[in-house]
Amino acid sequence: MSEKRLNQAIETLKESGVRITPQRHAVLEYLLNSMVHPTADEIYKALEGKFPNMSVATVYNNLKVLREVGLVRELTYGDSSSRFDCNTSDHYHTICNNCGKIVDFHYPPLNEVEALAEQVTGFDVSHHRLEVYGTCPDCQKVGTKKH
Amino acid sequence: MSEKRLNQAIETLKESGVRITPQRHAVLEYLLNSMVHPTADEIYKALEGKFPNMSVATVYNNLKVLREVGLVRELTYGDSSSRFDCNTSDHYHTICNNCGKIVDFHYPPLNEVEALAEQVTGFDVSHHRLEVYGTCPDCQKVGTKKH
DNA sequence: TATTTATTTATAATCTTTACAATTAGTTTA
DNA sequence: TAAACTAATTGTAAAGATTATAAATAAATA
Repeated sequence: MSEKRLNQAIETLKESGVRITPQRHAVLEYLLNSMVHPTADEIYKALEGKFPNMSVATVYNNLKVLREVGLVRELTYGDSSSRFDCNTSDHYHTICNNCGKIVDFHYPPLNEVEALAEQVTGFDVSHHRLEVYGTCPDCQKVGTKKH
Repeated sequence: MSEKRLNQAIETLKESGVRITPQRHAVLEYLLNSMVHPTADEIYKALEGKFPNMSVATVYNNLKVLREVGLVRELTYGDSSSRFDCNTSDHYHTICNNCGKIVDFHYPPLNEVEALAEQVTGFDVSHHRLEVYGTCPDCQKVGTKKH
């Protein structure tokens, strides 16, 4: 039941003067319901059935718009393509070294780190990001290496 | 005087059975003396004068080898290309939203975060990474936007 | 020195993302 | 509602980073 979040997000878009097209709505909805931080291509493939004529460019365009409005964050990890995250609440990510799976976990925001960085470097700090890497339970069981 | 670190690194390579070619030596040396976490292309351009016939592929090959041996870390940020870091001591990065500059800063390792992530997610945690984003002093002064 | 193996080089190929121009669709105004 | 305006979509090309491949070269070993 993420109906409420979807409606809130649409409200945000309207307030920003952004049109709600079917494709845009679909990308937003998919991201809100997705727990796995999909790549642009994954979103494209997922919506292909519903929008057979949709271009990959549309997915990128919409992700850019959603990012600019603040509804979506772009995450870059070691792998080749960016991942997109709709969950704007404070959380960090755990990433599997083996299969690339991403799992959220909550932890009090590291404000002291930001404060110290600001002091030491003279930066005007806006935000930070933290990722914990390791082997996920599934890959621990199987014990297989990726390549 | 990072002579010592260079020699240690070369020792590590020898122990791993990796040949020390002039190009490889140069890439390693450049990374050790660089404070700015260069991209592969920056390394390539920097060594062009010394090795006019060197291929970009060689830079990538060597970075891969150095990474596999544990001498180099690959860092992926929002911008398009990876950056490479030879400093294996514990430190975090501050990154300028505007110009992309990277500045190191030291902070006690966040072991508690790793421990909690391990508990909550069941991952077998290997390491973590943290970056603080903001506007660097130079860009604060100038007040110019990148695009 | 001859042989084996790793590395380099040059180039092509791949993959992700952006740019662009034409078309289409949504919104506003008359 | 129709006309006019603007934003978004589409299809395709282009850019940029990285990897793959095969031939040539250099290093190590016997």
